[in-house]
Amino acid sequence: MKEGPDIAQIGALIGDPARANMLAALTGGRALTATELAAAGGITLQTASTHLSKLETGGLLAQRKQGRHRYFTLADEAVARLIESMMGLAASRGHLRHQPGPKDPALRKARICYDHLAGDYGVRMLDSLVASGSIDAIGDGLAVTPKGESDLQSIGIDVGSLKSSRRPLCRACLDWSERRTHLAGTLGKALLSNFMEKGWARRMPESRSVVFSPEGERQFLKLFPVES
Amino acid sequence: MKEGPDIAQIGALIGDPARANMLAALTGGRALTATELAAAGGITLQTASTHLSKLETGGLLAQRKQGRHRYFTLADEAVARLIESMMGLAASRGHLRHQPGPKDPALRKARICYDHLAGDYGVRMLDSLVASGSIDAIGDGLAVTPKGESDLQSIGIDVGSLKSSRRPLCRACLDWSERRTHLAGTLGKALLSNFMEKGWARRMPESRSVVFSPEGERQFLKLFPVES
DNA sequence: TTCATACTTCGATCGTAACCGAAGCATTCT
DNA sequence: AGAATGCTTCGGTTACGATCGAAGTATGAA
Repeated sequence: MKEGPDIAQIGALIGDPARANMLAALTGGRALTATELAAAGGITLQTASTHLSKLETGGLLAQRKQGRHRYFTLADEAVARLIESMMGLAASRGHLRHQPGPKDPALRKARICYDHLAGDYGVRMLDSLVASGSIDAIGDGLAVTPKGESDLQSIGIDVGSLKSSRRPLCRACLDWSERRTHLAGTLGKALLSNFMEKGWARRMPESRSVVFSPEGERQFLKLFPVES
Repeated sequence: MKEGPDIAQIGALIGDPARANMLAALTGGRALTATELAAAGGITLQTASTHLSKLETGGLLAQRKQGRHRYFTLADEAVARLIESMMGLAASRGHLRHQPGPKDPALRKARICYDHLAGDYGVRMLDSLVASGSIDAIGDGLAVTPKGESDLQSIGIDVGSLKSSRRPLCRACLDWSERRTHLAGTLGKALLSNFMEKGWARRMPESRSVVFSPEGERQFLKLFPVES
């Protein structure tokens, strides 16, 4: 009767509110310490410790000891994608953790999703890359064109070197606020890093949101125009 | 602090073993009654009833009353995809419900995934369609080529009429037993229906497995060859 | 060495939810 | 009408796990 993999274990791990909040915090892509995660989950350090060890033995988290700190991250991109897709489903079923507050708009505009740009700006960027012929899209599949390769080179991204990674170059990631896809994978990561190196954008501490400088925003919008 | 959709609710719904088993059973695509689902979950009818109402108010299930029966299905394809992707993650982390038993081989060979063919045969079919140039694949994105459209027409599938559906024509679905993708979407559904109409294959009752007749198997393997 | 910080383990409490027996509706069959 | 089937609701039990205080370990700083 019982056959196949055990969904319930993973579901139960994500099903606890404290753990879910910790996982959501880690979707920000940054490695966080047990103490920070305890705060994110709204629980004491002891409780967080037991939760974290459960998540780790369950294969959802990876940890890295550094001095007397212990840094946790999501185990890999597959976990991040699962979390984001659950967020998408939850949003579409109206399961919200709280009513849209004042901090929400910034988050909807631009935020980190694991290691790449999400939100309105993330979706806009992918749309623009596809419209300009830099990326080929078939459904949810994405691939860089020769034109895209040279365009990206000119803004300081070497696509060739990114290809050597075992992780896929392009990946479509569903955006829960926009309900459309944005660009993930090593290219998505490289683009965001590029913006931050140029000083166009920076991360807000303690949050997933990404803010653009006035000049950075101007450049970004010029680089990724949308017809309409 | 708390922002975005509530993953924990969905996680908790899937996190109970009885509910997880019922959801996995519904991944078979067939509408099942409360009594059947109780058996699938290994619980009594009363308990199943409360579980089912929770799943329904949580937006994971849809129900349809018919006479004195109440038929349940997964709410939509998004839920089915979530379940399958959790199975993939669970399998990759080694969370198995039981050791591979004697009934497993048939299931690994060919089974139903929501409404299309999965397992070894499902993966083989997509590989072959891509190799023959009937389907273009970029990463996880799939699209039918003009050649594919005429090839499919010749075996009795009208791609044009399938396109009118709101649901995507082609969709890559991760296969948890093969760890590769197979073909979902309306085309995946149409192909499986086609095989069953021709008498090549039929579903086993009370199971997700699909068995081919000797003749059907011969035809299938001839239609979808693999180079090796 | 001593103190402080970061985290884990132990032990006990407490709440929730899964569970089933029994009774209650609703629908269909005879 | 009465009987049977399919499912839901109620009530009470039980068990599991989330929680935190307190004590224990490890790393680094003074």
